Amino acid sequence: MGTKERRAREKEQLRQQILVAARELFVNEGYENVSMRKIANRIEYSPTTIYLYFRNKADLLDSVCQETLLNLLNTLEELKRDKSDPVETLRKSGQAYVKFGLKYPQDYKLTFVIRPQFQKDLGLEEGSVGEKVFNYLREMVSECIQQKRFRQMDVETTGQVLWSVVHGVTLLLIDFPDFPWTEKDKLIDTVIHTAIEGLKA
Amino acid sequence: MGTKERRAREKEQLRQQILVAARELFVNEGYENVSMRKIANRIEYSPTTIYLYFRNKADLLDSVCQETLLNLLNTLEELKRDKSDPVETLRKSGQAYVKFGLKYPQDYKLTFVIRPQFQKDLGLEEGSVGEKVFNYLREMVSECIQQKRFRQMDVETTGQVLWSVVHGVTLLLIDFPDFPWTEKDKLIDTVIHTAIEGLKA
DNA sequence: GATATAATATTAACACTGTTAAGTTAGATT
DNA sequence: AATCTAACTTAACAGTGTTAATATTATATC
Repeated sequence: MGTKERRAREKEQLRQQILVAARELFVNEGYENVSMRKIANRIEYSPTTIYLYFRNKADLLDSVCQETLLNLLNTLEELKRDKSDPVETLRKSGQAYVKFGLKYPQDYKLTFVIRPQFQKDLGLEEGSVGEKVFNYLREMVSECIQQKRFRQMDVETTGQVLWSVVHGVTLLLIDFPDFPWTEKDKLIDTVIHTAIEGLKA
Repeated sequence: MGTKERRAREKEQLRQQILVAARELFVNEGYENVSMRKIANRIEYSPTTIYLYFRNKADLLDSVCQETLLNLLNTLEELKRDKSDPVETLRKSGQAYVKFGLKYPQDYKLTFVIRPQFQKDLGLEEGSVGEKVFNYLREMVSECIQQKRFRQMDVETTGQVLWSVVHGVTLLLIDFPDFPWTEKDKLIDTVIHTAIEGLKA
């Protein structure tokens, strides 16, 4: 009598199929250049089927971005184990963040630029993955301040400063690939180093 | 025999009309939600007339952005007069940059996010307004380094760090208006202050 | 002043887009 | 075997950027 469960599983499978196809197309061709019909073709369903699984194109994008945020979170959580030097951990986290953005530039833009354009009202929803990512940052920063390695400043502001910095360099490197940048890694290092020095006690 | 000149002037006038209408619509409704037909309606011409003045929609956007960059440049140039304290001038320039972005958020996004998406290959074209803006930054930074107020580092990297920082905070504030930010001005001040402190000798 | 010649503007069309409402089909339940 | 329901599709709407062909207008020449 597990037919209902099987159906539910199948439904979930198709949902995943749609997500996979959507991500692949969004990433390779850009959100604007991907139509619902294109996604439908790839999974060999009619376009309207997608609407049984997602409210609309923006909702589909949102789901794709949730996955991206989860990936980012996992990447960062790896670094949290090492509790020896909080400042060093923060530096590594910053680097991991930017590297993640540059490794999946389209995913990054979808999540942090395109999505806010279509999905209004995204603060940090209770329990959302986005909140978890920022909580990670809060923890790291909090440790640095408590250990007096950073100057006494509220955790929120300090965290927001760091986010600004890594977000900025990530987006510039993605959006202006033809700009005469200093060697990429050097720039990233310097940006993060500068910010951390500026926050020190 | 000035008929040719008059014609040229009239042509330029219509071009400007199109630009004004396009900017207004782009800014108020977003690039994606503005159609060529909508722009055409506003200026009371047929849609295809626009194509006699601009290659396509992306080209039209590019022209709008050129104007935005010119405005930004003028805003910054104001601050260059005061040569007393280069670090202070740089700080003020950073603030002016972010304030500009927040005053015209849609223009800022059009110029620094949307445009690169549609217009590939934009490094810093010789003689372009974008180049002039970055040259401004170079000058300011160069002064700080020469006067040994900043630690010895190449001008390019230092400039790029600063751009990253102001770009980051500007975009985050625009894109995530519902995020629980610290008080805006405080955040902007802190971001810029942190970066400058981090660059000091 | 009529006519040829440019310059400028428009109409019609193509191949798309996101999305909705109505209709169909296949599988499980009775 | 009949019914019900979840899953999916077809057809349609109102819109998109852009092109080619056509029409209109204003200027220059005769």
